[in-house]
Amino acid sequence: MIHAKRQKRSIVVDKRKEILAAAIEVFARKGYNKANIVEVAARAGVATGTVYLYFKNKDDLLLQSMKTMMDTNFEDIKKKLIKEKKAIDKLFMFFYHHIDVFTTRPSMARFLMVELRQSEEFYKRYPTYNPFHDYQEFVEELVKKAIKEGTTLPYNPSTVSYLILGAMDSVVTHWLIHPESVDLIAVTGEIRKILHNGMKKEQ
Amino acid sequence: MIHAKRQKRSIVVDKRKEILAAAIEVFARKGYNKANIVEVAARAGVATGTVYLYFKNKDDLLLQSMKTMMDTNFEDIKKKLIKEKKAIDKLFMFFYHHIDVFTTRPSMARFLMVELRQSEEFYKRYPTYNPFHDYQEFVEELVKKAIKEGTTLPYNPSTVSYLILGAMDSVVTHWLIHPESVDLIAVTGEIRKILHNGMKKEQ
Amino acid sequence: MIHAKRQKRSIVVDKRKEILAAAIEVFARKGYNKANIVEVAARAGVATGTVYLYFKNKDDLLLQSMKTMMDTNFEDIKKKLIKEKKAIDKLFMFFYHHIDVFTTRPSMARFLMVELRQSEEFYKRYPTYNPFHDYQEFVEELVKKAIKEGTTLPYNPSTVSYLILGAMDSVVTHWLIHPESVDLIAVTGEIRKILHNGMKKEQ
Amino acid sequence: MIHAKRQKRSIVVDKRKEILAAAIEVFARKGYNKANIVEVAARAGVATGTVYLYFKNKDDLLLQSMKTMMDTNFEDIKKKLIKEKKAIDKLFMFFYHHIDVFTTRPSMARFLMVELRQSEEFYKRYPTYNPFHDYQEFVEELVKKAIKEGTTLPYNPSTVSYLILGAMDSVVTHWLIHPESVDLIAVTGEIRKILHNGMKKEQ
DNA sequence: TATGAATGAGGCTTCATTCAT
DNA sequence: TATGAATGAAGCCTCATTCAT
Repeated sequence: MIHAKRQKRSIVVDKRKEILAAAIEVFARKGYNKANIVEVAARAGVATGTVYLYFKNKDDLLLQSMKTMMDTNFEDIKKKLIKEKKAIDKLFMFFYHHIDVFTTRPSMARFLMVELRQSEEFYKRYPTYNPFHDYQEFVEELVKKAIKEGTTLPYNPSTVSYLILGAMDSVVTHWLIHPESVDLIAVTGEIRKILHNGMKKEQ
Repeated sequence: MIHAKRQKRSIVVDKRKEILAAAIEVFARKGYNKANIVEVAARAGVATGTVYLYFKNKDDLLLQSMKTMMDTNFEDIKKKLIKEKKAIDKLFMFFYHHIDVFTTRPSMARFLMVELRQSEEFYKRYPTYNPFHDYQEFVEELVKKAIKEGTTLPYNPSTVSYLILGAMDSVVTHWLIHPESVDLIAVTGEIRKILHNGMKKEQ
Repeated sequence: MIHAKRQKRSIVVDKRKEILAAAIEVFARKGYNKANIVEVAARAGVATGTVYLYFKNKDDLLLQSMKTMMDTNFEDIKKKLIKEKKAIDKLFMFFYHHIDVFTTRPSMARFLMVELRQSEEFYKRYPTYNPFHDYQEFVEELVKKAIKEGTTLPYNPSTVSYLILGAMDSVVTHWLIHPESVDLIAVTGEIRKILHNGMKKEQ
Repeated sequence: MIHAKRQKRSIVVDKRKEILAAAIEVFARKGYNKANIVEVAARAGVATGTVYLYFKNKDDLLLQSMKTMMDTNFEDIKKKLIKEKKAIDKLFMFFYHHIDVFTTRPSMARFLMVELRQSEEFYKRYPTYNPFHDYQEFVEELVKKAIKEGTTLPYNPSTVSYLILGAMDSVVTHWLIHPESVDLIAVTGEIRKILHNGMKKEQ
């Protein structure tokens, strides 16, 4: 009996995760509107109705999928930055790893690039949650530190974050559309150089 | 006969334009998927079926909306650049005017920022038309010229265009979500400075 | 002026006929429901609205198309029977020519075979007009004569007409579906033989 | 579990059958093109969408309706022929029972007579399924046997089948349009006599 | 918790018909 | 008579969501 209970709980936990994983997969492949719950459920190996036991509705499922993806990616990337000591290096490695992570999982990247834009209504409905906010904030903090550390000119951190996030975005977007025409290594290297040149404080 | 034709055509153009304007408005507000033809028609002051006299289907309406907007904006912006002589100045004024044009027409901006992302399927369906392509090419040409003119380091023009277009995109996107938190003048000025510093060739 | 008037009248006459001809063509190719007035008008070289000057509505156009086709075919066939003297010969030549006429114009044949069946509602709406009625009556008359002439056993003329019209129908229908598998000459010859054997009065 | 499954399946079968019955009814009354799914669903006592759980689309519904009817009728008729021993008797009883079955269920008959004609497109779309094919083949087999048994002259079996199927068709069609003017018993009797005379081998 | 059949609103599109010119 | 742009009703189908089991 005890064993059964344990199993049950673990199954329950799994189910939510499996639905989420399936949703990410399906949303990424088909986009929000063409994705349909029946397929998500099938891919998760549960009944249609079960999805509604764990998620309020399709919007909720989308929201949580996005959050999960963003959080996972963000954590992945942040882990890789631990060994960097100077803020300026963290900043550029963040740039590099972000592009790496997104281009490694193109369908997920596409989903995030596309659907997050569209979610103005999500911003309205869930004003507290902006999945880009963490990114924005993280970059701004790094910029502030880099300024403090004296490696960077005292530009407005927000501004710099727009520039960096925009560049990341732009590179990934173009790569998604024309993967063959974008040499990721070269491009990231050069962008890094330009930004570095533009921001560095002569010491 | 000629007169009749002219009249007819001008009427046609008007209705087509009205539908297009309505479509832009509705698409921008609701997004492509949640926008519906009935509403577009109503807003244009025509019957549902009339839309299909001027546009093949919903996709075509979206495509033509995008094209119209992009072309109009692009022409507007290019006109303003004529007086600039040096490529590097054209480049930064392009940046400036783009942001100006887009933030002056927010609903249109939102539409373009959001829907164009989503249109990977359009790229596939209409591979000959990429509304960003003109932008991309224009910026690359300016970079090439700037390098030739000796004002800019010989970075890869594509790379630089990613950086610049990404920055433009990012600024507009953030402004759309939180207009109050983005000081457009300051931000564009600073970005310009960073990019300029990063790219300039010491002379 | 006189000349102009003449021209005009002749044009008018032509227009009705041209619309009818176009309708027959389009109905035959697409069937009643998938045929559309715009295409009929285009093919007739007139404006959409003009169709409604000559025909009350789509149903009317269909009805008149059918009537025209049936009448034309019927007259064609009857002309070819003039030289036959004995009723029994007329009967079998009618059979032969009918199949010949219909298989010579397959799309028209298909239209008549298919749409006439469907037109129960036409029978209701225009109870006086049954395009098959003339056929039926003609065959019955021939049977009566053949009986009188002593070449045929005194079967009920209606019955014989069912048999003959049914055979014609069946052969044409099968030929329409699988033209390659039906040897028209052989089939008509044999059917004629069977019917002849079955009906003939030993003399 | 087994019980549940059974129950479920039996419910499913019922609903499918109800929809099928409703479809036959509506198709027969209005014809394929003017029939609409909403009405079929209403008559079956289910929601519109439910139809699409059991049938892929309107075409599929039509196809399956036809197949069901043809198969049911065909089996019914064949059962009644078991007691006949000679092929020639089976042949004429087939004729008799066919007309009996069809005139007993007029709306179904009308549906089959009318819609099957129209289904050239179905033959193209579903080339493997020709609901008339079984009929045709069955009659041809009987003719072959009758020839072997020495009761019938060696006519081409296909030809004879055209004749017999055509006669059946013709009688039913006329009866559908003018039931009062067709004395089924007399007509079938006479047709049988003519065909018998025409085909019989003097022994 | 879990199921999945059933629901029915809503979307895109077509086209017979009208009417102002 | 002739035009053809405009109309808008109506049809097929999808799918998020519910609910009886």
